[in-house]
Formats: sequence, C-alpha cells, structure tokens
Amino acid sequence: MSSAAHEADLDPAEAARQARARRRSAQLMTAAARLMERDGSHAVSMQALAEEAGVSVGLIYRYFGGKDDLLLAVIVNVLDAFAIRVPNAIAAAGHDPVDRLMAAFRSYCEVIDQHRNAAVLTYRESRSLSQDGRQRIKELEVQASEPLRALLADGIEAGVLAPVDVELVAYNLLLAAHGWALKHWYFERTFGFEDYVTKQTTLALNALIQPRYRRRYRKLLEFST
Amino acid sequence: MSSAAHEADLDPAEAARQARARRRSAQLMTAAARLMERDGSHAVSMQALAEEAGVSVGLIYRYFGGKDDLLLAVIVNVLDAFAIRVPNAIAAAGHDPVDRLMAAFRSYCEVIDQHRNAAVLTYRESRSLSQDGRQRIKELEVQASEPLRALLADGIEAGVLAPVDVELVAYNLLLAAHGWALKHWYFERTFGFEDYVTKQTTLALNALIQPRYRRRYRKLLEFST
Amino acid sequence: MSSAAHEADLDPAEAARQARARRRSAQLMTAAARLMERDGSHAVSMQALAEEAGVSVGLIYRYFGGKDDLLLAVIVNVLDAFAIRVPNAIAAAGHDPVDRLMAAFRSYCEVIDQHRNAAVLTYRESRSLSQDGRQRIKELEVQASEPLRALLADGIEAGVLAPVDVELVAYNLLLAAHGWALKHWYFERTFGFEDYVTKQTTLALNALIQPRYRRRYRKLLEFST
Amino acid sequence: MSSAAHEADLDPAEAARQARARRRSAQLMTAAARLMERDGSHAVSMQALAEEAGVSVGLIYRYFGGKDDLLLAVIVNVLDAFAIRVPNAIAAAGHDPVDRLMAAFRSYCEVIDQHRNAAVLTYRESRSLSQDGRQRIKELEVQASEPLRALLADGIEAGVLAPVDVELVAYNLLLAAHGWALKHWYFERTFGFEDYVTKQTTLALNALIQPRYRRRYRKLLEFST
DNA sequence: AATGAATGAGATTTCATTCAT
DNA sequence: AATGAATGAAATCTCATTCAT
Repeated sequence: MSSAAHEADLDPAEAARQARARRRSAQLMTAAARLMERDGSHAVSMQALAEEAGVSVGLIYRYFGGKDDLLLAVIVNVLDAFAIRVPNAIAAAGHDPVDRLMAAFRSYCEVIDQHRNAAVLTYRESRSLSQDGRQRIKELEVQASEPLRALLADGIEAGVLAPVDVELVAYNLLLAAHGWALKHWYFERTFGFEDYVTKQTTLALNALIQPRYRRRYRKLLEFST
Repeated sequence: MSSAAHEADLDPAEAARQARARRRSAQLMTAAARLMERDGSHAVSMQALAEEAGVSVGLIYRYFGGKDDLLLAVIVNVLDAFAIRVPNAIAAAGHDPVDRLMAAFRSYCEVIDQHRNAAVLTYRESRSLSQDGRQRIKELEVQASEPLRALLADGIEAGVLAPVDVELVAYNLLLAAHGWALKHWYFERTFGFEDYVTKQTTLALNALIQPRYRRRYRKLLEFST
Repeated sequence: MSSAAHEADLDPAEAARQARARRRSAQLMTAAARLMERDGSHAVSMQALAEEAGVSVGLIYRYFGGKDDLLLAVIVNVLDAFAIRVPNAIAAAGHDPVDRLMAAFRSYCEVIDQHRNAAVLTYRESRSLSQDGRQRIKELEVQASEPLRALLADGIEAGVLAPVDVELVAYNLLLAAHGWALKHWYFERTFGFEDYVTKQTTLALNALIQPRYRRRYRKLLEFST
Repeated sequence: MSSAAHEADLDPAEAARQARARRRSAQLMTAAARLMERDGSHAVSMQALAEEAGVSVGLIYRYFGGKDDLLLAVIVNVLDAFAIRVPNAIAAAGHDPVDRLMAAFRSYCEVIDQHRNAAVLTYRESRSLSQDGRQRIKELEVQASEPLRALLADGIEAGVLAPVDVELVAYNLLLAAHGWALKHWYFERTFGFEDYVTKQTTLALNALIQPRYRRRYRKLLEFST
C-alpha cells in the first residue's frame, strides 16, 4: 500500500494502456490515409474507414473527435515527421553547404515517400479542415520548411550558391519533393525513387551553384542519361 | 427535321439563344470555381451555387448534368485554355528555342493566373470525378503539356539545353506554373505575377542552359535582387 | 412594368406561397405535438414525424431548423394562443372582477383543451430545449400569466377577494388549467371539460372570495353533486 | 439451497455486502436523479452518470438492469417514500380531520422537498418508461394518493368539509405539492418551504371548510401578509 | 466487485436531384 | 426558360450495452 507500490502498480498498467492507445491511433491514421488518398476524404465514409481499419465506427470516436479531426491528425503526423527527420539528416551530412542541402532535400523526399498517401492529403484536403486546423497546418508547414531556407541562405552567404530568392527556391524544392507523391503513379513506371531524387537534385544544383564553383561539384552537376 | 431546317432555325433567334446559353454556362462555371476553390467542391451545395450565380437550383440542371459534370466542365475549361493559348504564344515567340520555351512557360502561368480558382481544382478535386472524367482530364493534361516536352526536346537536340530528362523537367515547369495558384495567397504579398514568372524562368534557365550558351543568354541568367 | 403592376404580380403569388407555408408549418406542428405527447419528444424520430405528417424527412428542415426548433415552435404556439385568447375573453366578460377572473380561467382551460397534446410538452420537454429556447419560453409563460395576476390584484384591491398571495394563486390556477391536460386520460372518464372547469372554478372562488361577498356570489360557491 | 442455508450465509459477511450494495444503489440513484432532473433523462448518458457517481459504466449494470430500470428505480423510490412517510404523519396528527389533512399535505410536500430532483422526473419522464414500468408507477401513484382521498371523505362525512369532488381535490393537493418541485427555482426567491406549505394550506382550507366551521378554524383561515 | 474498451444500431441532418408549375 | 418545394438516400455521430480482464 506504499506509494512506491502504487507507482509500481500504476506504471505498467498505464503504460500498457497508452501503448495500446498509440497503436490504435496509428492503425486508424494509416487506414484513413490510405482510403482518403485513394478516394478523397469526402468520398470515404466512417463506415468504410472502420472496415478498413478492422474496428467498429464507434471506436474511431474514442480516438479522434470526428472525421475532420482524424484528417487533421493524419496531416499533422506527416509534418511532424519532417520536423524530426530533416534536422537529423542535415546534422549527419557534415559541413559542406551543398552536401547539407542535398541531404535535406533527400530527407524531405524520403518522408514523403514513406507517407505517400498522407502527403498528398496536405495539398488536396486542406479546404476540408476547420479554420483552426488550417492555421495549425500552415504553421507546421512553415516550420517544416525552415531548414531549407536556412541552408539556402547559408550557401548564398558562403558564395557557393547564386543569390536566388530563398523563399521561392525553398518552395520549389518542397513542390519537387511533394511531386513524387502527387505523380507517383506516373513516375513509378519511368524511374524509381532514387532516380527521382538524384535527377531533381542535379537540376536544382545546376540552377543554384555559382559558375565558379561548378568545377568543384562537377560530379553532382552531370545529367545522367 | 432536316439539318437544313435546323440551320434555318439557327439564324434569327437561335443565335441569341445560344449566346445566352454560353453566358449562363460561363456564369455558372465562374461561380462554381470561386466557391469550390474557397471551400472545396464537397462543401459547396447546389443551393449555395445557385445563390452565388443568382439563379435557381433547377436551372443548373438545364446546363450541366449535375454537380460532378459541372466540376468536370470547370476543370476542362482550364485545360482547354492551355490548348488554345500556349501554342499561340509559342508561335508568336519566334524561332529561338529559349525564347519559345520562355514564352510557353509564361503562357502556362498566365492561363493559371486567369483561372486561378479553377486551376487549383485540377489538383484538389480530381478524386471527386468519375472514372471517365478522370481519364479525360488526364488525357487533356498530357495534351496540354505536350508543347513543353516538344520545346525541351528541341532545345536539347539543338545543343542549347542540357540533356535533361524531358518528362521530369516538363513536370517541374508545370508544377511551378501551378505553384502560382497553389500558394498565391502567400506569394502575392512578397511579389507579383511578373516577378514570379521572371524568377522562375531565371531559375529554370540556369538549370537548363548548357554552359557554352550561358554567355549568349547572359541577361536571362542573372538573378535579380 | 410599373411598380403597381409588380406589386399586383407579386402579391397573389407570394401570398399563396406564404399561405401554403403556414399550412405546412401547422401540419408539421400538429403531427409533432401528437407524437411527442404520446411518446416523449426523444422517443419520436424525425422519420416517424415525417410519416405522421405525410411528408418526407427533408421537408421538415425547410420549415424548422431541426427537432429542437420544431419542439420549441410547438410550445411557443400554445403560449401565443394564451396571449391572444385570454385578453379577448376577459374583455368580453364585462366589469365584475369575479366574472372576469372566471372568464380568464376558463379561457386558459379552453386553450389547453384545444392544444392538449402540445400543452403537456411545456411541462415535460422544457429540458430538451436550448438555453435560448428555455429563456424564451419562460418569458412567454410569465407574459401569458400576467392577466391572471392583474385580475387577482384588482379583485383584492376592490375588496372582493381575500388578500392572498397573487403569485401563488396565479400559479395554482395555471396548474389547475394544465392539470386538465396532464390527467386528461383520467378525468375524461369521470367528467367532461365543462365539469372540470366548473368544479375548479367553484373551488377557487370558495378559497378566494371574502366572506362578506359570499352571499352575492352564492350561486358560484355551491358545490354541485 | 434451502432458505436456512441462505440465512446462514447472510450473517457474517453477507450483511456487510448488502449494506454496501444498498449504499451503491442509493449513490447511483442520487446521481441519476440530479443529472436527469437537470438535463432530462435522455440527455444524460450512462458515461456521464458513471462519472457523476464516481464509478465505471459497467458497475451500473451490476445494480440496475439498464438506463430505463435506473430511471424507474429513482421514481419508485419517491413513491415509496410517500407510502411510508404520509401514513406515519397522519397517525401522529391526532384525531381532528382538519389537522390530519394538514399533516398529510405537509408530509407530501416534505417528501417532495427531500426528493426534489427525483420528484419532477415523475411528471417529466414517465413517457420514457416501458409499458410495465408506467403501469407500476400509476398504481403506486394511486396508492400514494389514497390517504388524501380517505381524509377528504372523512372530513366531508363529518360535515367539516364542504361536499367537494374528492378525486379532484386530492389531485389538486398533489399538484400543489409537486408544484413546489416544479417551480422551485421560482418560489425559492420569493419564499421558503414553510411559507409555501402554509400558504397552500390556508388556501385549501378556505376552499374546503364549511362556513359553519370557519370560526373554529379561524386561525388557519387567515391569509398572512 | 470493478473497469473501460469495444460494439453497432439508430438518430439527426444534409443535399443532389426531380418535377409540377 | 426558370423556379423552388419536395424527396429520400446516405453520411456523421452518439450512446446503451457487453465482456474480457
């Protein structure tokens, strides 16, 4: 009956419950992303969602406030992945500004590839969200793209990159990363993920790297055939 | 009932009727594009649409088969504009491959700017369409992007452009053009349409033009500040 | 095309529409009152309501904002009837304070008898209403009972009635009037509406009339057997 | 399995268990009465009920068959209180018919005051009960009001009370008693429980007592100011 | 005895579509 | 050509009840 005993009792049980809750939550979000990407969030009924996830309709409402909330959670989940994965990738890339930029872009593409279903929802279903939800998404998007802007600014200041509009180029890179998800059905036939990232990187670097640095990064600027 | 009789009918009042019908149709499509862009096609009721257009619900069904049909018409309308305007712009641009490519890209952007509401629907609402509608859109999209691919191939063959993946670059340019509509609310504050087109063009040309041609197009390759 | 012509056009069509709308509204309220009284408002589905009224579910929502709104309308309808009928009855009753009081009470009972289904809803379903709706009901109830309080005060001032608590007695009289609806199923067997009103009136007057006026109103004070 | 064996089990721990069960039961009924009175029985979920009572949903089903059963139990509980308390109060009141009637009425009011939340449920939620439940309630109500009818008949036979309709007057008195709960929120401001009972009693006696007995009960017939 | 996650039937509400006027 | 009242299928969401722990 000591407080220590209580804590010992409480932790494992409570921990198990929370673990199960997280698993359920992920299970529901995955099912939602898959169906909503395929048919559009409005065309997916809660009934269909429940069936896909293998649970009852009512259970979804224990984990999410409703359909909109579930959609929001799916989208936020992707944006969270950016916030975690991209900085790590940059840190692991060393000190060369071009290497860091490449690592960042690749990381964006990887996250999108891993959340392909959910990634397109960001573009397509934003209008279905509540005002608050939309605001939250916007903030997370800005935050997620911050590393790109910082790296571009660094490269320009170092004289390696041309003095481009940082906002615009960051946006272009994000569009390119999302492009993998948006037209995945199309590119998949032509070339795989690696090809896509490499080719987009080559294009971007050709546009960005200052002429006097072209020799140093010669390898990265060659268009493969 | 002969075709002659029909033509005979056509002249006096039939022409006026058709003109009125065209006006109604455009009026409805404009209203639909505006509302659907703002709230998403699913959130817009036929009631609201009728109100926005200043007509009764019933009347919409005299001009369009239904809601899906109206959405499809709005989207097709944009794609038709590409098919008409882009080739004209290219033809007017002279013979230089870079000029022609720039003219084509600018033309894409202009069409999107003029149909800003409808343009985003292409991306966002494609999942709401019927199988047939989706197929038709896809074909029109391929057709609409054909000029870009042709011009890129020409430029590469002429040795002016680097041997890039034509499919990918064409896709990137289209994404950049659509980007104006997608993030219009954001870029509008930073810079206007002309800035957007110029900057995107400069970036693209820096990525595409072969080093040995950089001097000739020096002006086009400078990043404005 | 004159404004007069317009008015001529507008009035008959618009008047007809409004008349039809009023009829529909009444039809729906009657059906709602009947079913809600029988089973309780929560036990009545919109489906059942529509069937009872002989219309489709959707139509109810053209006339009422929803189930709560319909319930509120039914209740307000009764209270409006009090506001109209009771003052008329009093005015028609002459100058004698006792006659006026009797007429008022009878009028309350009549309204309740005519809206028997709806009348009980006032008591039973008030908790189902929105905060606003409840407030509105309360105000209308106070307003509806105002004549009773005024007549009691007059009678006391004139010395005809004993110096009772006006609030309490007014409340008792209203309870007695509602009592006809509440236990209608029971009293109907024992005695009819006329008996009920007469007996309640006799009881009330025996409690209220000052001893020195008992002779004048002797007839009214006798308990029938 | 004999009744003796049962009784043998009952003594040591069984008694404690039953006591605990009764406490739980009362705890649940009190919570139910409070919530159901406030929001209407339909607006109260079993979840909310469990929370209010500080137990889990599942536990409620160990003590009551379900929601309806719980509601029925709450109502029956009040009616049982009448059956116990009213006869006791009458017995303690002595032999004077007027004293006995007054004691009975006061007792009704006291029970209602003590079960104020539950008392209104009798009126408001009867329609939510099953056919059987409703029947049971009706019988208990008739039984609960029996003492009133008996006392009135006695008083009339003794010549103290006017020859009123016993059924009707008994009903009026019950209505007056319930009135305390129904409009408690209103009267509470004006006057307290004692005032309410006294004033209602005075009114009733003025209506009931035969003129030739008015002197004897003079005190009870004076309207306080 | 007690818990609370899970179920699924059923309720309210919306809205594309029709059709009499 | 134009209206808008009416329909009813389908969607979202709630909540009484069960049952494994």
